[in-house]
Amino acid sequence: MRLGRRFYTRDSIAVARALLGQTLVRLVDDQRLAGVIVETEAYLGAIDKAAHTFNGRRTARNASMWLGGGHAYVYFTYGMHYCMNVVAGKAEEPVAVLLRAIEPTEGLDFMRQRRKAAKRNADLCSGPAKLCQALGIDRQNDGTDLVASESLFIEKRRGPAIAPADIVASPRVGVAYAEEWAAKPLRFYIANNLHVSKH
DNA sequence: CCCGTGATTTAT
DNA sequence: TAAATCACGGGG
Repeated sequence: MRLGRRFYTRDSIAVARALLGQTLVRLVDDQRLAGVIVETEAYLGAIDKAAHTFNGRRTARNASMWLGGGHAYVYFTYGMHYCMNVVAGKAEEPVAVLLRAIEPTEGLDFMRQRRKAAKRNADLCSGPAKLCQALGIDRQNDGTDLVASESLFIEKRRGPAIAPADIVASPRVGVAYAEEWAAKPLRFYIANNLHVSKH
């Protein structure tokens, strides 16, 4: 059962927390690759100095941030890496959640082929660019509607939600430039999970 | 610790 | 047009 539009059309902190425990699914090259989302970061839009849309900045790169909840925002950085965000909120409200890590559950052999540097299972998807490499996510997936796509979507967790007591909040990674926004606890991860980045 | 790598953004 | 930046990852 896939997550519907209503799941995504909330503020990015609520979506970032609720995404923990859900399953990211990618169909590529006739393979089904999947993993449980274990680490996210919320980006709060025009007010957030760490966000690509700070001050309402709207460019060709970040255009999909305005498509509304449930779309993908995939960007290229450092000359070699892709990162995937899940857009939250309503259309014309540029807020999103960065997917920082998943615990791989399906298609590990195929992920390993794409992730040549990974030695252990915990190295496969334990970072925002690692999970994109493992799942074959790139700029072609930018703007994808996760509610409708056949090749990239998120399935609802079966069983109980992650308990609030098992969700750790900490400062976001790699945003030291963002002044007072750098220290805000907008990174969320599942406590004691081995597939979280920098554990 | 340092470096690759190049699109994107920002300043001139 | 040019320069600086970068929501990262891998290797020492």
